[in-house]
Amino acid sequence: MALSDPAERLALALTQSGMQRMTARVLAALLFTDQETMTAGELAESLATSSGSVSTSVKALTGVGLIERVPAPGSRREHFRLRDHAWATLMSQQNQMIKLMMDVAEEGIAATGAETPGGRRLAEMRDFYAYLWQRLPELIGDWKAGRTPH
Amino acid sequence: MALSDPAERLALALTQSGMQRMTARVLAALLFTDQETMTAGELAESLATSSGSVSTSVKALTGVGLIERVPAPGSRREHFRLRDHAWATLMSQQNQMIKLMMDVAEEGIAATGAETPGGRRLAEMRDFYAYLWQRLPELIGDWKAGRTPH
DNA sequence: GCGAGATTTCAGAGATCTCTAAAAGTTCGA
DNA sequence: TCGAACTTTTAGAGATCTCTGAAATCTCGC
Repeated sequence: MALSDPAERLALALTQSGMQRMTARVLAALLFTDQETMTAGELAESLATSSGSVSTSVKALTGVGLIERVPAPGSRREHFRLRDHAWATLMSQQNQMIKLMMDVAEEGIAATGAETPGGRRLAEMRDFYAYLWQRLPELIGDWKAGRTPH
Repeated sequence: MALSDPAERLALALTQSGMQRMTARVLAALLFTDQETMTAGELAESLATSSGSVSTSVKALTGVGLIERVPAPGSRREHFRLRDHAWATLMSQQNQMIKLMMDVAEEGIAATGAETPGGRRLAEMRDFYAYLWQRLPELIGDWKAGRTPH
């Protein structure tokens, strides 16, 4: 089965924002498939890639909580599927960047002093990311709450 | 002058989320410098790189609105500085990704049908990103409003 | 209009990253 | 405990990306 075009476009976008190419393709395959779960073998076949690449990719995706292994009674093979809230998880991951921006700005101010051109630029940066760092978790929390009430 | 450590860490983080390495270093240099502006020559020297790399990088950064050329009376050289709201601009840029995620999900639903496992996963994805797509501009707008009232 | 200084372009060297293939390891039924 | 099926690991080939250096182009004072 050829991978649908939207899936490859998604994989490309994820790649461009830092995810490894094959990891992005595996994630896209698990999103777009019409099955509930896919085995490592099915992923390798549908992506026309080696089992080694699939293994590395599912390890990475499992590690960051985007997919999960599903126990498959009566089968020796590993089954995988997207986890609930995978997109919120991905977003939270990307938001670690925001924390880092905040911290880096703070360090910069400590190093250069607040009363310099550099210090003022860094303070504006820190304030912006501190603002986001405060507001984004609320935003994602609201969405999760709306999805799975009580 | 050796670049301060926080600057290189910032550049590294930006690189990992998709920005070209040298472009990220130039941006970091313009953020951390204690001068109001820097010339292309100063950037090349402080980053220990070629003028060609600097030229390519400032072109990219100018193109996406993160830095600007500053008219410098009495000098033949180009001066550059971070633009106001550079961080909000960067965030908006990254949010184009959210729009793309939304669109890709919608296309996927159209291709696979809503009443399939794939369709349901895609619908959840689309809803999540549609929610962010609606809320994030408000968030950034609020911050800009708070910074430059009226 | 000319020339010095500055910037831009771009081909190719070099560095980096990714994927494959094969070997090693693991798991489970018999 | 053995063997078959499946998965993981990893070295190195191959592809990709980035940077440099040098030539071309541009700009501005004179």
